[in-house]
Amino acid sequence: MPWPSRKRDKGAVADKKEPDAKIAKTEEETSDTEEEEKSTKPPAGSSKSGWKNWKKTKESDTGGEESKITYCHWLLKSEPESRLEKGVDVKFSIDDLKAQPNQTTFWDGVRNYQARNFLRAMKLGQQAFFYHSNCKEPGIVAIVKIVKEAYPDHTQFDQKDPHYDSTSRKENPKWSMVDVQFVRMTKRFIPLSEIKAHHLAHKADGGPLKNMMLFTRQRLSIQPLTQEEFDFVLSLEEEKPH
DNA sequence: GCCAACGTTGGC
DNA sequence: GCCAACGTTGGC
Repeated sequence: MPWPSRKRDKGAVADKKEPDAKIAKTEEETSDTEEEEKSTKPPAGSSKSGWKNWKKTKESDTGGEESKITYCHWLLKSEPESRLEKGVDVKFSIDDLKAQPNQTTFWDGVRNYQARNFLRAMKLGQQAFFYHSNCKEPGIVAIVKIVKEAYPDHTQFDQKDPHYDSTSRKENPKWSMVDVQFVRMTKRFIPLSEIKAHHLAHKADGGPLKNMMLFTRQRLSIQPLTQEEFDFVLSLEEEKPH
């Protein structure tokens, strides 16, 4: 099964009122039980204890310790250039997001368990980087925020959708999505190459990007960032391009 | 367009 | 439950 990490240009969220107030109302999502084990499995090559620590931290909300990493920001990959998947164009650029009603979209089509679990961990109001992937100039272009927490991704039941999942039941949907809203463009485009250079330097000197998932989980389309990672990347927008 | 990385599938 | 084959992601 594919895990098309990306968004497609179908994501306008029907909504009539003020940007935040209405959408922000979060539906309680029935937590499924079956997939949970599978999905919380650490990815190959990662330290199990590290993963468990992460989980624990998320739940207990105790902070601060070195081994306990809390993620409160995110990075969302989306493809800004046209590409057909089962005959459907999966392009969804930041301009496409800005063109949606309320500049808001649902983030459908995620079909990878780890990415899905990150989606489900997202909290209202949290900020995320909007990242352009699989394109000429990969990198961060904007900041978005979560305006609706995880709820079932309806495209899993749509046979015509490229991300249709015949194994998912309506009574117990496998896949989730969130709603995200445009906040602002970053002050400048922050290219992958530049973030990567910092990541490499930080691996040597222990800087904030040493464990950034963009490089340690390179194919993951929904990624968490620590506060430190988020702040550092954001500080790059003030600098001259390299 | 190439291909490395890596998640998933299925044979055994 | 191992692991080879396969399919997808996504940088370059």
